[in-house]
Amino acid sequence: MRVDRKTQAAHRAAILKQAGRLFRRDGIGGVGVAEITRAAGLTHGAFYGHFASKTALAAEACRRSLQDGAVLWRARAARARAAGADPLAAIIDGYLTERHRDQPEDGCALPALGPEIARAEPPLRAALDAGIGALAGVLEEEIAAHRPDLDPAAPARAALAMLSALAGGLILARACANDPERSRAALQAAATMARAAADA
Amino acid sequence: MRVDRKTQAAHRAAILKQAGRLFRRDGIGGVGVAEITRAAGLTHGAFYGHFASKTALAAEACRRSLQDGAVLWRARAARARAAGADPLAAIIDGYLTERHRDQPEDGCALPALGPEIARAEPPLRAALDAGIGALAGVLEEEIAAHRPDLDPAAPARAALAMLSALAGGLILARACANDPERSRAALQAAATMARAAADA
DNA sequence: TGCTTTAGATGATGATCATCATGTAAACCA
DNA sequence: TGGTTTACATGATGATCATCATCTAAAGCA
Repeated sequence: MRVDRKTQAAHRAAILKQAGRLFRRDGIGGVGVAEITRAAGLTHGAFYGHFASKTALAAEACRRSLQDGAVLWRARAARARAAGADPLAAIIDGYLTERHRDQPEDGCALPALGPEIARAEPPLRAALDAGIGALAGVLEEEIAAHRPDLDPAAPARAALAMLSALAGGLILARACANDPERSRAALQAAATMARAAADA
Repeated sequence: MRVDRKTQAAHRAAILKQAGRLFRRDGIGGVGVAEITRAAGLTHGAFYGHFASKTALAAEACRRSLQDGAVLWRARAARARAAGADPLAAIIDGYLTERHRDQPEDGCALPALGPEIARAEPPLRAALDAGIGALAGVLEEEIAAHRPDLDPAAPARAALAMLSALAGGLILARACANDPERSRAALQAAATMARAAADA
């Protein structure tokens, strides 16, 4: 049942991809290794040839999700800039959407997994920390570009405020998704606040 | 081994109290019924005489934690008002603290359990939803009192923005607690933003 | 082509956990 | 005060899960 190297690499990538999706959807503690490997088209026996432990997989999946998020933000900002629009508004408006609220499996790992990972073992925490640094870095650059007049330390502060607004708004919107009106209002209120944070 | 009614009521209260603490510290999936009852000075056998299921306990503990939070906010606001200080600032500054970041077991259930409960069964979600309504209600009242000139729908929107900033800021601060400088900056940046949200 | 290596499948293993069953002693009531 | 009820303790039970052991067939290499 051996497979060639390309296939093996594809299997590893599939496990990582499905883990990223399932962890964000159900939480790390909410999915088993067997379910992840099944989603990747394998059985649980294939797992430990690819990853040392479930925690190691979670750390790598978390790191990759957040890095992908940072790349996406940069792309959105660049596209907006090319179209003459506000790059920060593009990031904010792309983040605080009903689609993002309703599809955590394709979304940002910070609101989906932040609190769970904050309680987890150091390797996982380190992955989250690095990812936050990447996201905050994108925001900081954009804020600095948008407001060159600011104090040099201000963009970093504003980036953390914006990141709080983004993650908090999405979490709040998910927490009250039972009440669609309030949930939508939460998304919109957080977006307004996040935009204002760029000008602080 | 029967106990008198007062004692029985105290046992139920102790289970509820310890559950609230342990759930917020370790997540609902991170604590077992046996650990909760042990923390309450009982054994696991006592549990199902008091609660129908672990989920039912979690819903009640969540509801109570958030209601207690709303009461605490009102008290802080009242004390600030009596002292001639800004009630909203008192709520914000009492929330976004290093102490609150480091002691989730005594803190707000929204940043500690929001994402986990958002994925859970409807009864638990309903408890979270009601609690959010209570917290947002306190903020809304305070905002309306502070800015009587605003559009009548504005305080509700501003309350949701502030709640996003508070929960998001605490989650972000906990997520990067490895980096104490950035963590503190996140608390402070979110507080500044939350204060500004009251004036939107 | 034939030998060696190995990715993945199948099937334990031991731990954890929510929930249930039963026993016992103390509270409550008549 | 004696009988009945019951809160809690002890000890299953069955499910879930991460991880490990073993087998097999195909890949890779000589």
